[in-house]
Amino acid sequence: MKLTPVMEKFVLHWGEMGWRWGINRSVAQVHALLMLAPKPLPADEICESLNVARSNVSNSIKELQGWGLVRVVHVFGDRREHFETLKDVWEMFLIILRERKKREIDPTLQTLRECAAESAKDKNTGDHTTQRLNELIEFMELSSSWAEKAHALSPTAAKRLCSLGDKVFRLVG
Amino acid sequence: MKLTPVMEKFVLHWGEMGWRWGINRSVAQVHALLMLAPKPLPADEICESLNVARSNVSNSIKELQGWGLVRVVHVFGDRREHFETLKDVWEMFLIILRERKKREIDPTLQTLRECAAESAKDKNTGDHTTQRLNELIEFMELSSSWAEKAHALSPTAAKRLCSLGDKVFRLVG
DNA sequence: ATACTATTTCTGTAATTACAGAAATAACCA
DNA sequence: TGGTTATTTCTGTAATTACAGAAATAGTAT
Repeated sequence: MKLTPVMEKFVLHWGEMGWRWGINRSVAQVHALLMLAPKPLPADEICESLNVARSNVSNSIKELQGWGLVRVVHVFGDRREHFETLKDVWEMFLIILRERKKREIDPTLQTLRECAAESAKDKNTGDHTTQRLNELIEFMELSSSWAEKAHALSPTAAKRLCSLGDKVFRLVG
Repeated sequence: MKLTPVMEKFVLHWGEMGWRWGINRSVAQVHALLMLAPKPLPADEICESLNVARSNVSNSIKELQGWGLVRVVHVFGDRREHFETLKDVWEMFLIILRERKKREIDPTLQTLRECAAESAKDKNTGDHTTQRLNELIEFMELSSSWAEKAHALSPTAAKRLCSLGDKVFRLVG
């Protein structure tokens, strides 16, 4: 499938943005392509569209599956696997939120707790350091609990909550 | 300054985490060190603590200043510049939020709008694609408006809002 | 089974990024 | 002014990452 200029533009931009958030460029590009595609695509069409090697697509897809963002679809009369991404942007957002919590926030919280515990004992580590670690723990715990609550929402509820912006901020403003 | 094992552990972990979010490892490590340090540090002490080259520290500091996370402090009887990071975790969080919005969300929104406009005209680009772009725009616009509102909060208000988790989620749950 | 196609894994290379050390510049002092 | 120290910028190299193509594996059909 030859990409239209619009699709190409989007794919490039999405690749760049993913990149800035620590996602491999090709991975993000494959994701972008699947978002725009009207139907599931087989790997070789992805290669062709993005001008990358077959192996690259294979690995990118695997990575996206690891995130839970892409799944396999089978098409009648075609032995090849076809791939699609989730249709709902909000659902994707919640999935990414959960994954990043699991991969980054949770381990950080654990490390911080270990550090704070050791730090409190260790005479060589100053009070200031211990205090700082505790502040970070408090922050991370709150983030974590938000992420958990958010993840319990349905995609539509998440959307509704975000649309309620003003009301939410009036709670403290 | 020789780091204690606890500090070392934290610095390494923070470097790793920053890395996963698209921040250079050294940059994140310098930031970590400054968070733990009880007082502003001159560049050469940072070199020594982290075992990196002077030039590396110089560039990392510049990067952190670009984010608005580090500032210069002058110390009596010392010609060298000393560096400190913000003390308030919440304030740092809000700053990072604002910066990432400016650097990533805003440009993405602009590109998406351009794509959607061209896509709507272009006969070669399918309706599905246009629709998908519009969904993304809607999502990004809501994210953007949340980020703006959040940024208008004081650090303490932000903290309060996060602590209010249950109340917030009850709005839709 | 064997031929054929799809898919993954492996391997080497290209490209990028990170970073140390050198050189250059700037700031300060006497 | 010249000497001294702090800081930045430049340059080459080391390390990492990205990725194409080859080889290997798995799956399907006849």
